[in-house]
Amino acid sequence: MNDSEHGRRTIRDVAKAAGVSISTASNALNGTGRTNAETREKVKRIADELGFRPNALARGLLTKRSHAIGMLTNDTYGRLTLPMAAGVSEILVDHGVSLFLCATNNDPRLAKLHLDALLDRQVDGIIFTATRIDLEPPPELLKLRIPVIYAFAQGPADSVSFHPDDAQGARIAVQHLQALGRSRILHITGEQNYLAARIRADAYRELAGPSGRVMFGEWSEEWGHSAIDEVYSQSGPKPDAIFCGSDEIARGVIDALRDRGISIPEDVAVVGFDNWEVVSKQTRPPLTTIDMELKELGHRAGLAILGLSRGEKLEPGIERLPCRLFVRGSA
Amino acid sequence: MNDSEHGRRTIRDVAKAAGVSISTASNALNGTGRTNAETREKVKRIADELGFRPNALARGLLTKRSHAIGMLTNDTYGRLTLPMAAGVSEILVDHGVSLFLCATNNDPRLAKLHLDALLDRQVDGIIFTATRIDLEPPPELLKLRIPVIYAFAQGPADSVSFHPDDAQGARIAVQHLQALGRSRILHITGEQNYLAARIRADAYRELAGPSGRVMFGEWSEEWGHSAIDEVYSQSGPKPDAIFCGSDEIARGVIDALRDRGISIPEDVAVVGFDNWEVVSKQTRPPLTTIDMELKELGHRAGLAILGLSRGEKLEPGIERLPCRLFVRGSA
DNA sequence: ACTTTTTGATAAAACCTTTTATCTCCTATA
DNA sequence: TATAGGAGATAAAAGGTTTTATCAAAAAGT
Repeated sequence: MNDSEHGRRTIRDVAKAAGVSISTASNALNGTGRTNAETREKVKRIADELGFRPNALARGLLTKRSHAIGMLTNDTYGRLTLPMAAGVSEILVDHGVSLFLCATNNDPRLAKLHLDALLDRQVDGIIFTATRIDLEPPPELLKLRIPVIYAFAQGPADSVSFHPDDAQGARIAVQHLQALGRSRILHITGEQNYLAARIRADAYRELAGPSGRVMFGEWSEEWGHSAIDEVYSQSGPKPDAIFCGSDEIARGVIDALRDRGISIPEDVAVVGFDNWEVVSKQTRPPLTTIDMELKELGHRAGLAILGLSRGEKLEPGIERLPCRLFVRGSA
Repeated sequence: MNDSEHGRRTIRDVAKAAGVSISTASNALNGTGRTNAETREKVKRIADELGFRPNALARGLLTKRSHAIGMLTNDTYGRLTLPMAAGVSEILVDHGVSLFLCATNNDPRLAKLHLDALLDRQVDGIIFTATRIDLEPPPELLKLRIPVIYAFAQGPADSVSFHPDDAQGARIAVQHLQALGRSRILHITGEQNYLAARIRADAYRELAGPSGRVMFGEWSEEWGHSAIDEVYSQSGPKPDAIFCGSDEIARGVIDALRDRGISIPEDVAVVGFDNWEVVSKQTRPPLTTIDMELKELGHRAGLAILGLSRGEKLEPGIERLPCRLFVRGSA
């Protein structure tokens, strides 16, 4: 009689076993409509015994809410993306929402493919993340009927974006060095065509004043090395502190300084950026650095997309989340 | 008349616009049933013009195939997981299948939560990945009615698992060193309670013979450092090559050797493991290392889960995928 | 000319829920 | 006592698609 073991239990099975109609079962389980407390408990108990779980596809089809959101990212090996994704997921799972991960490899064709698939699945919203805050999102993203959040990326004017507060991050780095009594602070950072690099450099300049010097280069350890070579092969005053644009650069800087017999932090204090622990904890001395709190950024993005998908209105614009200073040995 | 702009186009809209029934439209679009070539083209053209895309929820509800699979992983910041996920995704997207990413943080409660959500969404299969090949999967995973693939993790006896071939990886590392004429090869690796570490160590011992020596420790740069300190503070013959269990260890080893004025690869050749480019490319000299081809492993896992979800049978057991040697400067 | 096939199209059922509108029965009110 | 109102339950519709069974018309066979 029971159409038992060949598939999942449906609400039919629950209703039949409880001796009520399907609608009553549904109402009892969801607390909607009017139901007698007694039958409600009974239905719930039986559903539990049967291990009933509602089919999300059917539910989504009817309610127009799939309780799934898509995350579109342009990188694959991302040390930036993954912490954010973890943060997003952490928030979503508590609200019964699942996450589709779509890596586009910076390929527009792939981006379109993924985006179409997400729309076909009726996702309630999309989070777009990137490896740099000034990367253009795929154009299709701009005219969707579902909400979109930009995390570590910049959307159009009326959209909601979350960025780390690069300027504030740079400021607390420089202020920390100044509080240590350093006055000849150098800034060695990555490529100038990265907006984040320019923002940080500007913030640095404001605090460092006329004695400040910014060296743009690459986001690599090697650049840290050769930057130091450059500085120390020239004549003129030497820095007593260096603020680096990334932990990798900082590591190159520290290695190069040590090669020259310069002791850290006594002779030169060094501050990094990223708090990428696999680097920052392994340098000698361990790196004092700025953490962008990417997981928290993911949390915020997750909460935002949840809100939007429920129809709430959000202030458009770029919200900048504060960075945090991690003091270790290098400064 | 057209219920135009407030929602997506449905197959109804297509049928109406083409002047045919819903069933005909469906048959025409899917190439099922019997349809006149002419009407078929017409329907397709109109569907295209209208930008019709079928609702995946409705389709999945009926066909019992959601064209989505779930990836359950125990880590968050995974440099192991993410390349695999990228590989999986790359395969799936070409088959119109999407990927749910679920990070469990090693929390059983979270694992259960995610797993239930995946089942509610009627995923066609699940890929379980972990940060180490000998991690126990959550017990709920063992008795599902849907197919499960274990990637970089080990399932029960009758399941399908994919691992990197650690033994072969260790062999090509040692053989490469031996081909360079090195005979006193040392193996510095990570924690002994990792199965992968033991497998590699065993393979190493077979080739290195009685002169071989294995030093277990931690998976950190620091351990590479202190291992070298230990070796060189003892008397006795010194190695002319070192095979390291990870790139991070190798980096610590190289730094420590350089501190002692030992030149690489002339005096001591060093081979790493992982080919984690952010480390291997940045050491000086750049690291010769073993790549586990994690993306390829993801490809294989993706293909496997696709096959299983279509009802194909797969040989159970652990399939070991070959590693590859990347020769750079250190050996 | 009549039956049998074949072709092309369609109505309707099914998938599993939620929700709206109805319906019955009971209690309270005038 | 008649009526209004409320509580509790349910039938039925809806959501968008695929698929099975049915049907009509045209083509082929005798």
